[in-house]
Amino acid sequence: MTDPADLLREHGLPVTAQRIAVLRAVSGRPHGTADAIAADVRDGIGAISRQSVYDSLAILAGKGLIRRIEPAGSPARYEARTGDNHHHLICRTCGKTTDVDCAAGHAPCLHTADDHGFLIDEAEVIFWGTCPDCLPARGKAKISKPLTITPKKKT
Amino acid sequence: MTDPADLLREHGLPVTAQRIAVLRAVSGRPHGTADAIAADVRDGIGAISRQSVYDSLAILAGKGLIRRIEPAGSPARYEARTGDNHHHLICRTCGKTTDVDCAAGHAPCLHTADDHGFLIDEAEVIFWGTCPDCLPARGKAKISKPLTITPKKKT
DNA sequence: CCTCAAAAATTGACTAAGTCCAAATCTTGA
DNA sequence: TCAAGATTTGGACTTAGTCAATTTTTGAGG
Repeated sequence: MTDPADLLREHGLPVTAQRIAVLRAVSGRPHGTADAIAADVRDGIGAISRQSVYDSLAILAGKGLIRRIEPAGSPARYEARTGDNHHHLICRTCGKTTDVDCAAGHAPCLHTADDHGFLIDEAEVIFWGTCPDCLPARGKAKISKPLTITPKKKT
Repeated sequence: MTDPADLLREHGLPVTAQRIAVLRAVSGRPHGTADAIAADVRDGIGAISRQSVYDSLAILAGKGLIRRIEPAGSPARYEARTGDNHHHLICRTCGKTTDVDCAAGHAPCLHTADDHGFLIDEAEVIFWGTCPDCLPARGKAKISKPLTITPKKKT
């Protein structure tokens, strides 16, 4: 495993305690929100400003070291798994987010029948559904696509 | 084309001027934001409260008459084209949103290699890229995935 | 046509998530 | 060690949306 500090240097970024801690936090908590990551960083290095968390996340995302996803009804989430074009499976009820490889194992949706002249650089796929834990609670009720996700625990 | 009032009645919803106007606005402005839709409705019937716009949109979306999408870096958008599982192509630079049918013409991504026990009800696909209008401006610059979309015109 | 309960619309305060800006501080390379 | 430039901080501000109380409208029954 690459040392976070080296990783930063390799990408031409000044090494700061905040960035290292943010990078570690994102790796250790896949799909964490900025808030959750800030909390983890504070556990690690004592303190960090909210703005630095946002700045670090934005810079790391810009360099491709982390990926940012913004599922509907949820604040932005970050993950360290990048470059493999994996997709996500999200529970409408509890918000649980799981990584999935796409059917063919290599992004099958990267081209469309008609690209309308766009230069496409990414296909983002989110599978919405109900996770095993929430299925019993849901019962036979018709799926109604709630607009807001209210996670039952902060995780 | 079905009359909006009948459409509401068919779904057991009381018919109000606000709802009819919202339904019309969404049909007439695909991918509009709540704000844009509110503005269109005001053009049509004079006035509507912000809350009513949100309420109407939520109820119509709940009944499946319209679809809500929330692309990263943008407020929620609404469209009247539903039930055909089409996807979206969005310009990272100007935010232009275009409908696309998926490659096979019928949702090809509805199943994954591993559903992790989830009951999946929707596959949401967004193709990110640069639209023809924005390609020249972008030049040969490396694609850097800007985090925020700043539309050049309010459309 | 009238009445009434239930549903919908309005108003205004409030919240969450994130951005902007100027000043202070820290990193890096010489 | 030191200066230049990048980073971090703190605090105000913005956007998008939600909540709750009150008033108005709708649609069914008489």
